[in-house]
Amino acid sequence: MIRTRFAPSPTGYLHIGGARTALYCWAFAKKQGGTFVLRVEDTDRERSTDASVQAILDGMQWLGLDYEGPYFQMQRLDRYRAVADELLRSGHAYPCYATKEELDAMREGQRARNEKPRYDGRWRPDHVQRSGLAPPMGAQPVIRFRNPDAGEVTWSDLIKGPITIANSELDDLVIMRADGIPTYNFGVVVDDIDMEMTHVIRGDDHVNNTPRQINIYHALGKSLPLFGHVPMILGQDGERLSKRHGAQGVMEYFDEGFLPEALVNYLARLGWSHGDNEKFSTDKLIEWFDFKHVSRSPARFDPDKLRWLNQQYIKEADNKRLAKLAQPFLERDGCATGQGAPLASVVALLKERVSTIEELADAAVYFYRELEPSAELKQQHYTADIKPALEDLQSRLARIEWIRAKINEAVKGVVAEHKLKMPKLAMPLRVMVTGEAQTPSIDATLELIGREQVLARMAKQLQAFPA
RNA sequence: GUCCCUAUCGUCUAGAGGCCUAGGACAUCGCCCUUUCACGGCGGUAACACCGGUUCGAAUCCGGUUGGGGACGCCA
Repeated sequence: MIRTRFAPSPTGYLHIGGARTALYCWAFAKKQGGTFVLRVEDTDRERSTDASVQAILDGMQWLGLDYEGPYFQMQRLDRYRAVADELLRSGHAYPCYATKEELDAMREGQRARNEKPRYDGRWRPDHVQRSGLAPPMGAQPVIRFRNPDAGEVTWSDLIKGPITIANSELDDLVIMRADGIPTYNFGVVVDDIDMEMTHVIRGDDHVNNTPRQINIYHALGKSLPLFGHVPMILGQDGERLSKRHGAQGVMEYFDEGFLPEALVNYLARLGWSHGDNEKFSTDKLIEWFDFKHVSRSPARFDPDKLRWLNQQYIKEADNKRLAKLAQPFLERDGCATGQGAPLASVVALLKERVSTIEELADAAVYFYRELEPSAELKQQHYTADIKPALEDLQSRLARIEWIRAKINEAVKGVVAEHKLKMPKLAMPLRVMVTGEAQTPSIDATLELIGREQVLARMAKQLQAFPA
């Protein structure tokens, strides 16, 4: 039975990178008919917050990633203590009394000598015996894992292939703090063993932790899960993703009007591929997902492509659903969507022209509220020669049956009567009624805005025409 | 600095020795459609980092160089 997990630390929102890793784990488990587990690694008491836990849960839910759990490491402290004791008894771990200041000084010296900073093993039992070093009175020690000195650790990474790291590169890592809370590398191993993980899929930044963890598995006499390290996501400039690259938290994409299926599709496709397929459903992702096609090098996040995908999904999304999503944006813009044109109809008219729900809402404003055209637009389209035609149209619109076909008929009638070209009449009309130069076709737009509003806006704007 | 990983169009990628005069998508440019703007359709520009091997043959295998990313915490 396949079991995978996503193990974020609740020190912020659910990240784009983390979300993609979670998505891959989830898709793989689903494909194999296995289980996907969510485990919150909250052992950093300084930085972990309940708000972050909630943000992660919200993000997972929005993306549609269901899971077993969540489990919390802080609720498993007894278990880590027990395993640490086991390691102590078997001689695979030992207490260390080195102070933070002492260790900082040690590393500083090593860096100054161009050496790799690492714990020098000063409290290793054999060293203590030789040097006669005695534990300071009353000090609570941390527990360090006694890493093997010689040999090397090799594993076949699900994504990167064989990776080998020499034990001589590794030092004795702290596994338990003085207060009895485990550190990352230890908590992970204990949990992955207890939770019977078969595949440990995580970010590239953990490659260097893997040999340390493998050594702990060995010391515990446990068999290894399979490891897979997915590359990082970089900003457009190739730098590590940070605030200046814009939205990073998954829910920020919700706030900006992205559809979860678009984000999922984009994230799935960023760093993984299935031939030439660009747009595919989550079901297809599950059906197709494999580690073989996960790329081995970091990928840059491309907002343009995400927007394009979002547009594709918006175009085919249900109008009622889109209306519901757009409504909060419209209300924020001071539009009462309860009156006037049904929002779903407005959405139907606009959805092919926008990339986000936010843009959809922005484009819908003039259906609910009068917008004053800019001075530039008036200057460009409000000309004296066209005024008679507009007045003619005004009176025709007052008489006809208010449906798109008849409105179209009226507009075309005026164009013919006054020997005009269509844009010559349509553009000023568009600007007068919507305040904008770019809208869907004018007859459909007028129909939805409604006769009363159209005539009122025309009458008002006609006064702004030159004489 | 040391160690690990990595390298195809601007970006995401297809490609697992001959199917490649390197394919798709985003972006970009042009044309068409058009009642504006979009959508859509058609077409164009654009890449195997470099140097050596292996092979009849290399984008694909090996080595090196260079570039990029990551790690080096009582953070995860």
